[in-house]
Amino acid sequence: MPRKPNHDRNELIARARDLFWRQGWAGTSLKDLEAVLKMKPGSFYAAFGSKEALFEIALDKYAEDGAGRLAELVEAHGAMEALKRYPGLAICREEAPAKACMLSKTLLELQAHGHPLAKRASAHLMGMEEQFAALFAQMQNEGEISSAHDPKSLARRYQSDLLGLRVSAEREGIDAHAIAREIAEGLSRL
Amino acid sequence: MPRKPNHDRNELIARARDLFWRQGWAGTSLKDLEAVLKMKPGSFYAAFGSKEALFEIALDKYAEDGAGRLAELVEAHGAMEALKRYPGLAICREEAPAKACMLSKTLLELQAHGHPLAKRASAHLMGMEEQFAALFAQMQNEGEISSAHDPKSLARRYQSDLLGLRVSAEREGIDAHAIAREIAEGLSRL
DNA sequence: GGGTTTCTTGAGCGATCACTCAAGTATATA
DNA sequence: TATATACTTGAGTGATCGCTCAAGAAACCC
Repeated sequence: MPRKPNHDRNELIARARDLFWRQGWAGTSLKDLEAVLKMKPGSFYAAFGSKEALFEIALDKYAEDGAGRLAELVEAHGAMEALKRYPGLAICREEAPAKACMLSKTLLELQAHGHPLAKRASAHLMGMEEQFAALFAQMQNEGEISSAHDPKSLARRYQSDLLGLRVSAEREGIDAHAIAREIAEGLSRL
Repeated sequence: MPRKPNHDRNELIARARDLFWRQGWAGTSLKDLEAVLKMKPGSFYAAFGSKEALFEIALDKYAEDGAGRLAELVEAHGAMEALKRYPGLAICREEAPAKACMLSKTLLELQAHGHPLAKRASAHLMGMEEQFAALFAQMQNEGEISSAHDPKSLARRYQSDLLGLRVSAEREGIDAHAIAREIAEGLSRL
């Protein structure tokens, strides 16, 4: 009986994610979304409920895809090589709408207002960190790196370096790949 | 003949800076500013011209004060000790309205729209980096650290680490001081 | 104290914000 | 083909945005 939607929902979410990633929460108006998604207000609200609901979906997709890319990298090259490559890849993907991390952008923009989306971004950052920690722990178990430091501590520092790198990559006139290389080299000294 | 302003302009700018620093550009409305500055719209626009003009003044003050604090630190403890202490101090000042750097927050929020304030923030970040580079160069000249790396390269990495630290410090449940200590230790290995 | 000048006040401007809903359209089943 | 069921449309909602300006209040000079 029903009529099929004109658009592919996954594709819509990906486009919304890219717009939110680039322009942030307040920097993205419904007009912007309507233009990019080619939807009128009515369809938009029927499909997603609200701007906030769509941002949340987009944020979740961002985190999920990021975790997936790291997992693939580990699958292909092992933990150490994956962690070494990840920083450089994070700032060179050409299809990416921004260099900086969407989670940190969201956190910085919305944290002060106690916005739920900031908490969600924070939770996703913690999830990433746990993924990193698991890899460091695995490398220690296999004797690939020294066990002098707590894996959680290594992950915290790696995450911090990554966030700094991706902010730096957003700046003009900065050779961010040089920083990425240094982060990778730092891993070798563990 | 004239009547004196009711408020101390420097104090007003400091309060505006703190509000913008915490809440960002779009997150701060004129209502917020009016409340914090205790000014009605008319006075506000007579004194500052526009929200954007005041943000620019606030941003400049932020950068100037930051540079001043580093210079004082160098004066008191020398270049190396200053660079070691700076990260920890940047995230523990209790009067500060946020842990993250106002320059990076502004850059991340406004860069995508090509907003002039983003360019200005970017320029200030470059100014800081040059200040760092000068200190690294000085330490090399005095033989305090190896001359294996370009001072500009060291400054770029230090800046990146600092930005990452200050984003991390904004997160909940992260021991940012541990990261600050690691950054300081890293300087010892130069 | 009168006159001048500046600062302060606050109602209100047009524009834009996120969002709603009644009407119209297309696709399915019967 | 007729009907039911989504989906799409877009004008329009109240609220808030940054901002203006005419009028009033306060401080200075003579």
